[in-house]
Amino acid sequence: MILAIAGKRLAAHGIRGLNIKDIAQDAGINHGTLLHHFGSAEGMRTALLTNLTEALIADMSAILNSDAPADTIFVELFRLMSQSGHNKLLAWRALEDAEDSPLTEGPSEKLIQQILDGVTRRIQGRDITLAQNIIFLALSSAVGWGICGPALKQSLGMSRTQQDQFPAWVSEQLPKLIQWTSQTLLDTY
Amino acid sequence: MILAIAGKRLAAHGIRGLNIKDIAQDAGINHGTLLHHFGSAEGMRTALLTNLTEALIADMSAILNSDAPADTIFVELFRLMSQSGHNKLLAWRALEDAEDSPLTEGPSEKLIQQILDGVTRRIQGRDITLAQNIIFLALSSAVGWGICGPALKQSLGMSRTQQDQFPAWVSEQLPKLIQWTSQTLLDTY
DNA sequence: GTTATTGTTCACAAATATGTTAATAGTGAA
DNA sequence: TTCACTATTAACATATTTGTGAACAATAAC
Repeated sequence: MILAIAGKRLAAHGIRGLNIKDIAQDAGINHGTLLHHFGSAEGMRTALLTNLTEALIADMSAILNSDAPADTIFVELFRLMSQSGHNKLLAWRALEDAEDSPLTEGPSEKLIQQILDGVTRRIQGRDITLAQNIIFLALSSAVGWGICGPALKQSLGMSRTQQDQFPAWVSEQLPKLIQWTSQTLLDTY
Repeated sequence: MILAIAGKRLAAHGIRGLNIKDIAQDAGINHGTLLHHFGSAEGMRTALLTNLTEALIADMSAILNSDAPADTIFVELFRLMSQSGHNKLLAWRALEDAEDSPLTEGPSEKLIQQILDGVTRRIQGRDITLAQNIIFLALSSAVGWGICGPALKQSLGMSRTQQDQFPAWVSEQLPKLIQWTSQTLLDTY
């Protein structure tokens, strides 16, 4: 409950919104209570960080485990990353985390492996490296889209609707990319 | 000089590193001097924001105006975005800026238009929308790569060298994408 | 009902960040 | 030189954030 409010404050006011006084006020409780729960202001922030990260992983899981057609999955991923909660989380992690730590250890690893297998199976020759590159392209693009998509749209002079259609365009192109490359792979061998 | 030190503090310690006391200490001056120059702590931060943004635009201009072969340009863009100063800036902007403002008004607009023209010319049918999508894909991916590339690499189980080669792979694929799509466009019309 | 545990508030304290002022030193122009 | 202006410092003042401890209430276990 408190973390949900903190998350909204992060999305609305950035890191400066993450002080215990304001969060407690939004939650209608005394800031001492908040300290009692999380030990310290910093403890509250790390709790929020893991909480938001788990939420992101959960949302990604829901998309990837759904039985939606493959080409809508990319669209969903882009939509997911453009949600204020998630892209602010990624920006926050990028700013604060000095280390190159993976999002989480544990359940998400299995999830990623699962996607990797799925994509690899679709590639002639089952080129894992190619699959990794494709996924990397999709995810990094989705992240970049979420973080500075609107600004880029402005700079490129793209209309609102064109920006909205970009995810769909990407999800059309990526499978073609796989096929295209796999054909050249067949030529090579 | 002061802003350069502030920029290093942003890259090293995140937003919490951007307080006038620590910055002044790093610069070897009194924090009153810093206030005298920038008017306020907030004034210093906005000065840093525009300064870093201009640096980013300048670096992009240098790459795009160089006479390097077209396929190395994407690689350079990715390398640029992975530099600590630039990706932290983008994360900062994403966190603090509520508005969907373009990076800058002014010189960069002409720059982007220039790229757009260049790419459009290479497309059969001169499909501007397609060019915009391609550029959007390249830039958003570069941004995402800069912001959480290492974390994604970990999660995908990619080797260090494979991650390093990803930009080169992208710059191979994107032109193919143009050609591929332009052929279907010819079929359509 | 008593007890222990937990959650909560309040008043205050400590720490940190920001801003102010007066004094001083340099710098260039008249 | 003298004057005006700018840069700089140090000490102080204010504001904001975080943390502490005692007191009190609620709750569940015994």
